[in-house]
Amino acid sequence: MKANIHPKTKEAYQLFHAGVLALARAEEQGMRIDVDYCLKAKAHLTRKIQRMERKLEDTELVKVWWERFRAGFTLGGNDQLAWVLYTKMGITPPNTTKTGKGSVDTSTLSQIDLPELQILLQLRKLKKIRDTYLEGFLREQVDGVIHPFFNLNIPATFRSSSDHPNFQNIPKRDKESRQVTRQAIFPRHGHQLLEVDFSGLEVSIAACYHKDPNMLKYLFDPTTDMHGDMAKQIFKFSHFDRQESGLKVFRDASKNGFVFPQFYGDYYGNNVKGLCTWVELPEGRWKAGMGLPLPGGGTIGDHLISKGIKTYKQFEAHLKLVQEDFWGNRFVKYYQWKEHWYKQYQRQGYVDSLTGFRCSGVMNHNEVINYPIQGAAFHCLLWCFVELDRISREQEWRTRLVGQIHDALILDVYSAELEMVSEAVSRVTTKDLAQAWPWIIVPLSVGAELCGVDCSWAEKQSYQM
DNA sequence: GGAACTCGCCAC
DNA sequence: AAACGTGGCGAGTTCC
Repeated sequence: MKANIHPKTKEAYQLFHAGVLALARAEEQGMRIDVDYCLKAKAHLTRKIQRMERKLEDTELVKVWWERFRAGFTLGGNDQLAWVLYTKMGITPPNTTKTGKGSVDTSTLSQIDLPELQILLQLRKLKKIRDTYLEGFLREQVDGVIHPFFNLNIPATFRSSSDHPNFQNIPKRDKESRQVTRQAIFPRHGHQLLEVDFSGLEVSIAACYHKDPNMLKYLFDPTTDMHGDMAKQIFKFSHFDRQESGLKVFRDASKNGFVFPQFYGDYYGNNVKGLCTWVELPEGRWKAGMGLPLPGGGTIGDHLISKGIKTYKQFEAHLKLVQEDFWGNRFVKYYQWKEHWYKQYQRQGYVDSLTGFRCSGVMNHNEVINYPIQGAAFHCLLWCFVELDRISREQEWRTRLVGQIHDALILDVYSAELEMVSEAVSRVTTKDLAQAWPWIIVPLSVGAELCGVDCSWAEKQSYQM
């Protein structure tokens, strides 16, 4: 709302003009939904939800709740829940919302030692699957096909958004949520779904702006591993082997709990919480045996204690040093670029993205840094979308582009065309794009996942293009 | 009876 | 000095 972004160059305008048309063709195509499955899964979830609600009836929490609210009692009422927990039962809220009330979100409730809250969280999850996703598909389907919209006129960053239904937030991380929702989505008969996503796209596009030499080394040299190096430093490992499967969770923790938040403008004080949740270490003083197990025996808690980090507070102090090293030594030029970029905004009142969009208006520091990166990264995907749409029509493919998730393309592939389509997608994303836009100075690579013929989106397997 | 709001939670 | 960027959408609530 604050920022004002518009295409500054003719190329930027043309990209969006062509983009809207290509996305409209994908919207018209749509994706097949198994309506019968949705109805059955919905009924099954409803029975499961009712059973769990009955189980909750006998608990202390809900008895107190019912006593107080009677007529207006509702299990989904977060204000009611907060009153019962924090006013009536006298529990100190572990977190507050931004308006100052006691939080009742997942991470907060998980910290409270009350078994019925686990049932409540499970209920929330099942209702989310049923009411947001399955209901959404059923509501929006026409003759068994949904037509998700992809908007270019909404995000302040000149990314895209999706609605009716939103195709860009279907569950992926939680196993049950992923399985139940994605099982509803199918290709056309005799076809298979193919998803192709850029690896680390925003990190690569950021590097095209700041050109930090250490970051460029990570991006050019496949024997290096930024997230492995950061995991090593954050958790004080003497070495880090990416092939060791037991260490993957620590690499993920460092990537999602420190590196990415830092890139978005977060600071160490917030990172401690995320990292500790990830590796299951509590606030306060740590004891032997706490935290996730390590492949060589013992736990991450034991390991950190042996390195002199015995409390949450000491870990926070360590992360402060990691952050100082991150911006002060590891990625100095990136840091200098951020400062320069913000000063430039203060001087001119705008910044221009590498793709020709001008961001002006009132923006804070993080927005000034993030918008041009986030936007340009998506524009890479959009350029490929437009180009593949053009090729598919020119060559009269039976395969269709059906959607897009910021850095990923989703295609409904006619099986006999699979090899040809893979080659075209590979060429456009890893060669043609960089040729069209010389400012792309780092190699861009893609990964792919493929579902079997006539199989749902839940069955995707990694696929070598 | 609908608009606008908060909160929670899904994705990148 | 301060401190996580972009969305959609459901439930529940409050206001008009």
